[in-house]
Amino acid sequence: MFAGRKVRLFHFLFEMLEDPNMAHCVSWVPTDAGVFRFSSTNKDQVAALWGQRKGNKRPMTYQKMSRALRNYSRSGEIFKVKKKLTYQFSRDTLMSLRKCHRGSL
DNA sequence: TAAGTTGGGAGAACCC
DNA sequence: GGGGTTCTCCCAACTT
Repeated sequence: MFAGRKVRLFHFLFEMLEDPNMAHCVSWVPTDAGVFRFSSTNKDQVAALWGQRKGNKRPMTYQKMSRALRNYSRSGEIFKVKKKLTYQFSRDTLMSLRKCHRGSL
């Protein structure tokens, strides 16, 4: 899935969310559609994986990854939820991600 | 107080 | 090479 070169951060995050093996790092919030939350202890693992995916020289951290996440708030793709380590995909972003995800299966 | 989390600005990398 | 977009990095403030 998303096996291209120009993988964007929210593509990668969606992959993590759809992977049951990554549920201990990041998972959907069952009570809110499109809302997901990072594990307080494993959030850096997700970031490290993202850094590897991009082939970064320096190790990625949650701090830096959340900075990129904040950029999505400006473009309206992902919004920050007023809870710790919690973000929300916009309806539109979620729809295109799901379409892309199903199409790549 | 310390640790963890969030936010801003500037610069680098990539694509047209 | 220029312009626009996305991502990375460092620093400071806020919350628990």
